[in-house]
Parts: sequence; C-alpha cells; structure tokens
Amino acid sequence: MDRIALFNDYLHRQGLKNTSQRMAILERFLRSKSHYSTEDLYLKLRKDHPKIGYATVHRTLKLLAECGIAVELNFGDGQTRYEPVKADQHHDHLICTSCGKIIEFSEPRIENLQEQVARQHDFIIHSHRHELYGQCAKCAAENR
Amino acid sequence: MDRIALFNDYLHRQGLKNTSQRMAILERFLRSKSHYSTEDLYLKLRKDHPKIGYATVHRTLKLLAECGIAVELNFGDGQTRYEPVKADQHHDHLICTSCGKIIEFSEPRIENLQEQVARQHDFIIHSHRHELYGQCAKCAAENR
DNA sequence: AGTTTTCTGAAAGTCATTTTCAATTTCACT
DNA sequence: AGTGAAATTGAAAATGACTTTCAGAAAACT
Repeated sequence: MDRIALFNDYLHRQGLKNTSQRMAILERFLRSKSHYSTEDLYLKLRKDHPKIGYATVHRTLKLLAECGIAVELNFGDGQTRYEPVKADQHHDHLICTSCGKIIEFSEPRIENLQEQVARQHDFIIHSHRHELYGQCAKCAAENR
Repeated sequence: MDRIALFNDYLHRQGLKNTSQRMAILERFLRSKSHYSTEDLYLKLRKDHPKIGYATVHRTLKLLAECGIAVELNFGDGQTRYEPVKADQHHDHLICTSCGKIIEFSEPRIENLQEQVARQHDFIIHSHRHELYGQCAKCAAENR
C-alpha cells in the first residue's frame, strides 16, 4: 500500500473526507526533499494551487503526522518542520548552526542503547528525538 | 569559580551590568530541581520578589543559556524549559507523554557513538539533544 | 438527488516569546 | 562621593507560529 492509499485509508477509518486539497498537499509533500515548515509548504503549493489556504496546509500536515506519513521535527528555532517518513528507514539529524544544513544519519547501535536505557527505567519508548548541533566541514573551515 | 562568579564574569565581559534582579533570578534558578519554563520561574520568584517582571526573568534565562549556566530544553509542547547545567554531568531525558514526568539519564556509550557519527560527516558537535518519549511504568500500568 | 457531516479559506484568536519605551539603576571616571 | 553615559527594568504592546471560528462549499452515505 503506497502512502496515498495509506492516507485515504486513515481518513476513512477516522470518518474524515478525502478532498482535492488534502491530496494536493500530500502529493507535494511527498515530493519534498527537505524539511518543510507549514509556511514553506504553503508557499510551494501556491504555485500550482493558489487557492489552498495556510490553515488547510497546517491541518493536513498534522493529519499526516498523526497517521505516520510525516514526522514533526523541532530544531528549537520556534518552527515545526515536517519530513516524509521513509519506509523502514528511521534516521536522526545533524544540524549545522552556521548554515542551517541538515544531514541525516542512522545508527542502530544508538537505537539499541536507547532501548537499554528505557528498560532500566521501566519506560516504553514510543518515539524519540536525537539531534546533534554544530558546524559542518564547510562552515568550520570558513569561520576560522 | 562558582556559577554566580561565572555569571558576573560573563556580564562584565559583555559590557552588561550586574543587577539585583539578575542575581535574584540566578540564585532562585540554581536552587531549582526541575525544568522551569519562564512562566514557572517567574511565578516562583514572585513570592520573594514580587516586583520582578516576566520579561526580566525571560531575558535573564536567555543570558544564563548564553553563558552556559543553563540549557534550553524543548520538549515540543511549545514551551521552552531551562535547567541548570550540572558540572561535568551531562544527561538527556526520558519524557512520559502521559503524565509529563521527566527522567534524566546519561549514557556515555551513546555520546561516543554520536562523536563517531559526527566524524563520519566531518561535523563538529557543539551540543546535542536526545529525548526519548513514551510511557513510564506507572502510566503504562494504568492505561491498560 | 437529498441529507448529513466534514472541509475549506479567511479572518480572528491564542499563547509564548520578544520588543518598545520612559523611568530607573549601574558603574567607570572624576 | 558625585556625575553622566550606557544598560536595565517592568508594563504594555508587538510579533509570529499556530489554532480556532464560521459560513459557504464539497464529500459521502442512503
């Protein structure tokens, strides 16, 4: 089942409706390579769909996060970003605080240790956030 | 050098001034055990210092974060929290999404792996954020 | 097709955070 | 100790991301 079908399915199960706006937003979102804020995606969408409002984009992104198609990211700059969940490929982020570049990484050994930690505290993990902030090679070289 | 001296030093270096408000806020903040939002700390302070305004608390917390006495925490609920940096004892957080309980943990093996990841990407880490969200034992038992 | 329910977009409302501004306080230098 | 430039303060207003409201429009069940 692809993600469009998955979304339709989710809508149906929740008694929600499939609308052209939701489909347009999902479709554009899935084509994204970067980490969109509501604002970003809203602006991108305006080119092809000038009638779609900001609130609808926002509401749809929340729906996508609810049904697992998107993850919400919070890098501490006061803006929530969304990124498509890549099937069975969880990853975390390295963020360059100079140029804003975002690098994705995944490290199963870290995931394992997380699980250990959670067990030690009788905790059941539902999700996590792991972000490394610093400087990428380019910025480190420039700001020397 | 204790943290009060450290703060004074920082203020001086930045051409800022040492005021009774800043000292009161720092002093109260250092006594805190939990993770205060600006609002939390402002309310606590009102007991002894009813004249200190919200904006001053907020501005001072930002200063404390700047000079490394406090760390900003963002648990994604739209409120920034601050916690005193404990000397040579970095830790991360387990957050119960049912009751809001916050458990601290530290796991040097995770820190090591982080460094490895950063090296692989030619990245220099300045700080990081690692949070595990889920249910604590108590909430898991209750919501059964 | 009709009816019920949900959606939508624009505008207004929230809420944490940030800025403004006039009055006050600090501090370097007499 | 006194002076004056510069920073600080608190209250209120502004900002900005996010959320809600509401009346008209669109979807989906019968």
